[in-house]
Amino acid sequence: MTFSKIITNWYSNNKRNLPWRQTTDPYYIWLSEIILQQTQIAQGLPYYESFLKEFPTIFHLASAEESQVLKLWQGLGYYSRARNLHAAARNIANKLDGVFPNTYKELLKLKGVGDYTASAIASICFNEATAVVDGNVYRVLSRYFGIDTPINTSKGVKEFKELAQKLIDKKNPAEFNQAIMEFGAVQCKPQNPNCTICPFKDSCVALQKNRIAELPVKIKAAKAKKKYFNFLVFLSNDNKTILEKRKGKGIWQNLYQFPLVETEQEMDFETFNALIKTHHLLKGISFELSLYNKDSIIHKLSHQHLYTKFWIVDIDQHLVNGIQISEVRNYAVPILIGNFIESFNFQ
DNA sequence: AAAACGGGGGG
DNA sequence: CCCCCAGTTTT
Repeated sequence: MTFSKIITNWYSNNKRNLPWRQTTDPYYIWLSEIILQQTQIAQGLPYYESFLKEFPTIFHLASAEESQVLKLWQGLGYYSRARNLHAAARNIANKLDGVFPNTYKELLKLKGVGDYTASAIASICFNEATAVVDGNVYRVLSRYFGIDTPINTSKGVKEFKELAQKLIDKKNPAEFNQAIMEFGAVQCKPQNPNCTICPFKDSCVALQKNRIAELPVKIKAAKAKKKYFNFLVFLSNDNKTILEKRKGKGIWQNLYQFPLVETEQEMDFETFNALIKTHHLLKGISFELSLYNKDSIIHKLSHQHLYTKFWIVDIDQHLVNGIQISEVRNYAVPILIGNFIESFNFQ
């Protein structure tokens, strides 16, 4: 039996029943693929449901405000996915007459759609034989063929794409692509794959050579940098606080946060109390400072660790540009801020 | 080619 | 404190 035949057989007997497997409508498939990038199914599933409930068609999504899309995305991370999703929906609805692109080449032009997602949609929705290479596929192929090339190098990307393209069932690319990814997720898992019941146990190179745990090979990422974030949680005597929209290029673009003071090291009370006397929001204003969390909250992102303190700033006057405390939960915020809002007892 | 971009899980 | 997971865009 061919590789393709074995893996599609396995798939027909072992596939999980997931909502996006009931359809080939490109809107649903696209939405599921964007949500599931860098995201486990258990985490993405509720977001998929709530997006479809709020935006049953691409036109609903296109006519929404970006702020609403970001609010629904809150907690999923990699927020550029949400901004690109929204922009692509507007592009399709307004520039492409609402017709979803139906080839790999055209799909690639959509914001937020790269090689993997274009291949997935083209194969699943339009039967185009373009092989997907996601993390599961890297793992399955590197083990089965015993390939050492690091997967996070341009050489590795090219090599695995060509191999997958050679293996794909041209007659049924949708089944093959979903089968190899599901096989990687369920059977050929990163840790402790159950090789004793694997349909490839007699032909898998990594298993024969006892190299399952070594493959796939990845170049180690650089260590995360430490940053020190101090958020100013204003509380005014008219029950207002301040949320600011993040601009610019960095993390959490277009999400909201309490006014941020980034420092070179962790702040103690006396130092920080003196420091913010000159803050532009506090100049000439009398305030009473208190520290909400004595120990920094360490929020870990891929490339930085955020050592975070929330400072309560009580002011005995009105806050002209503030928002009502009761409105705080309506804004899209990073989960770091969201967790604070949930735990802090706003009066 | 390398860095940036979230957040969740486990040891 | 450490580790793992892993698509797309930007630099």
